[in-house]
Amino acid sequence: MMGPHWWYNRFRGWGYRLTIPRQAILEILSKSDKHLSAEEIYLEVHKEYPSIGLATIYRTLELLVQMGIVNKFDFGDGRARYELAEDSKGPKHHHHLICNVCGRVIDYRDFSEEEKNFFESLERNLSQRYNFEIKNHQVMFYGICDKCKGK
Amino acid sequence: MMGPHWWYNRFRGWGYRLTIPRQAILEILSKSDKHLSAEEIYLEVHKEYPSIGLATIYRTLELLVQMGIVNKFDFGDGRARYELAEDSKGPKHHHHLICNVCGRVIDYRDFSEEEKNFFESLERNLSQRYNFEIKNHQVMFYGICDKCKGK
DNA sequence: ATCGCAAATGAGAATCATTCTCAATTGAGA
DNA sequence: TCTCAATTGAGAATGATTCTCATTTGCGAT
Ligand SMILES: [Mn+2]
Ligand SMILES: [Mn+2]
Ligand SMILES: [Zn+2]
Ligand SMILES: [Zn+2]
Repeated sequence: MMGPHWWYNRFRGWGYRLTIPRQAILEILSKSDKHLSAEEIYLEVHKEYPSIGLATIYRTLELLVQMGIVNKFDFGDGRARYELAEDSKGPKHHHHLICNVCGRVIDYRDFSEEEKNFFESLERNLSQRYNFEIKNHQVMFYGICDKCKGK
Repeated sequence: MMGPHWWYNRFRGWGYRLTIPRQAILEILSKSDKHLSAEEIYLEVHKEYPSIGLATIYRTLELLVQMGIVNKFDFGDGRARYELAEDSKGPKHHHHLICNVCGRVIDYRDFSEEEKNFFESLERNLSQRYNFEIKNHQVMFYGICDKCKGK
């Protein structure tokens, strides 16, 4: 239900092993509230486990994305960024505002009830209309952030 | 208002030149209804203008994205994909359904009035809430397409 | 607790989309 | 037509991600 247990069962359910490197990576991801790149994760993991290689970071992230534990994003800075999709308290779903000028990424999760309901019903509608099973979605708004507006 | 005229004025407005390579690229983009990669555009352009190089394709696409004439997407296949943002008839805005299994990308632009209104009011709301000037947005739904559902 | 083996890993090489460099070309105002 | 900054082509350089393969490890079965 929480922490390691939860991960452990999830891995077993998929027939995967819960190894040290995988735990270390999940540990880092769950401690951070940022959008980490593979290399940033590698550097963090490396502090505790210097023997874990970058290739394992990439392989593990790919796995976690497949399992739906982690979300992968492209914010346009030339590298993929990763975020835990949920924590012990439940999903951390949110949308993004991305500044075209400075590249800043703002998370917003203060959804209105209306917004929440809208996306739910939209997903149901699309699933039917296109016979497409929707697992998740990403919403990004592009523009100019407050800091960059002042010229 | 349409075709070359429109592009020409747009370029002049930004202080850019409307050159042969730029026209050739816009020509290809406006003829296609697909999500083209830089290389695919290069190959098409190359048929008509063999002397135009790949670097110019990248440079031009970057410019067109800046100008808001072209939208850039990452559908997860390791290369950026480009689409004309608008044509002579107006904006071609739409959202995407992306299959996690086969990678297929489905455009949908048959928005309901409700959906259209929702995004408009959401953008106004977010602009105010975050003092963020929104220029455009991208919405992607991930899941399993009809073809891949039948196992 | 030990064994056997497929799954997972580390290190480094290989890929490959994208960006950079720089000399040559070109568009548009004067 | 003349001038010069903007643009381009070719190829090298970059850098994130993937691949290879020998070695290690988790875990079910003994
Ligand atoms: Mn986020
Ligand atoms: Mn599209
Ligand atoms: Zn900004
Ligand atoms: Zn599919």
